[in-house]
Amino acid sequence: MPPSKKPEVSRVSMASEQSPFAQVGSLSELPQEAMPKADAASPTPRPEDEELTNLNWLHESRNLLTSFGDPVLRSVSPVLELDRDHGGPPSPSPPPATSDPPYDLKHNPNCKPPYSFSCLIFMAIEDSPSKRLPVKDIYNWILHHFPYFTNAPTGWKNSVRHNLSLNKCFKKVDKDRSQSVGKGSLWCIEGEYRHNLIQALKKTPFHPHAQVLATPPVSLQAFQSMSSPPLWPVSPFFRRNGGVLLQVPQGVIQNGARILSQEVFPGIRPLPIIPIGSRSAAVRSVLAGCRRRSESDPSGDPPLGSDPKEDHTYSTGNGQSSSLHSSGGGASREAGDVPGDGEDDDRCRDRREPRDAAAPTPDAAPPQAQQHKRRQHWTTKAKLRVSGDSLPLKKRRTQKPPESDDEEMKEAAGSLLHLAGVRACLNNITNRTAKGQKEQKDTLKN
DNA sequence: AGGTCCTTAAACATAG
DNA sequence: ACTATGTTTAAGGACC
Repeated sequence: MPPSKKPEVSRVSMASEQSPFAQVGSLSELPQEAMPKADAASPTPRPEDEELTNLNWLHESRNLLTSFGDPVLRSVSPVLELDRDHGGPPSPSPPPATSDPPYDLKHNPNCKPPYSFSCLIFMAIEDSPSKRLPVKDIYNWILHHFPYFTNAPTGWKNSVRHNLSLNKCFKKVDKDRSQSVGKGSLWCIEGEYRHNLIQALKKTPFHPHAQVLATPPVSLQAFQSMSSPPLWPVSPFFRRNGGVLLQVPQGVIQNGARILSQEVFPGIRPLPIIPIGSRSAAVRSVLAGCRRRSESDPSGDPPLGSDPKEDHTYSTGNGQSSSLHSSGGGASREAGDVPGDGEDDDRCRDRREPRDAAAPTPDAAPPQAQQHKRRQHWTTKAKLRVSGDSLPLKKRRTQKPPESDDEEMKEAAGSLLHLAGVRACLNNITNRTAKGQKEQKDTLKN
């Protein structure tokens, strides 16, 4: 494809001067161990690992959401559709964007968010009760929580879409028929990569709760006493579903919804606690089931990350980590983690190509002239992919069989995983507390 | 210096 | 026809 002519001027120093996201909170900073590989090649995570993961996630989600629940933020949020619908506070037009740091969400809500788009999208999706959002609602969430974007050039929406499309962490799920009003699909977090996103958030230097993250509360009480994150009852999707995911076995998801709305967040009723081991087993079982299904069921999404080498994200590794990553010899890095780079392409293929198009013909792609090594690589791979299919991309996508209950179940499993994590964490906290009390008693006795 | 990550812009296709 | 959504390519800056 001929390079699109672009006004050189429009791009000059763009990233450095306009981008609110320049390399802050980069997913590339993710430690290698933070990359879960839910494939056959990696051993089943030990309960302790899971525990740690869950703990992190719990704090993380809570903290990150908490940071956006700031009333100051709310009060300056633009008047959104959601607010209008629900009598949300009418908002004054936000002050003009100020030049950045110190990053202070609380006192300068209009400052540039230090989060990457990946993180923003992640937070938006995670903040929704059903853990999936249409693009429009992602926009809304971002606008709602980061007034900066109300005055930002509209390009950010493009970036959001670009991220959704390109980033492995995000998965498109078709709306079921009852919900298929309006365009587009719902976007959710690819379970395997949620961890990465959490880590990325954690790495954000300006994270308002960095201290909290550094010193997580040691007790359930302390944990629960933390300030309250915003729920998002105004989400149209949430409203549609009455706050509960529909189309899935009621007990499972309704319990899940209960956990989300009452357990992680304030005023939450505790759930029955189950041993971590059994939970892990259950989670693994669910995971395995999903994986099995997605591998064996040709109507389902192609398996994601079934090959460790393909199990990469838009942003799961920087130079260092990628070298750690490369266990498979010299070629491993060449399938880099950059957007559009080889592995990302693999991921694109994973996500977008139907199984019948899974055999792109390498020869079909003529080698590109070497301008940029990386771009050349990417372009070549992209051509491989495209050439392997006879259908236009969109057609290939839409040729997918209609979303089945299987897909719903997969999603439910994803929610379950998340919730299981929450539960395990609480379980752990409670156990620790109980254990500590018992030990204290014993000590006193002696 | 080169590689990588991320953002931004733009072109294009498709769906509603 | 128009707009929103989704995909892809390209380029530049920051960072390591």
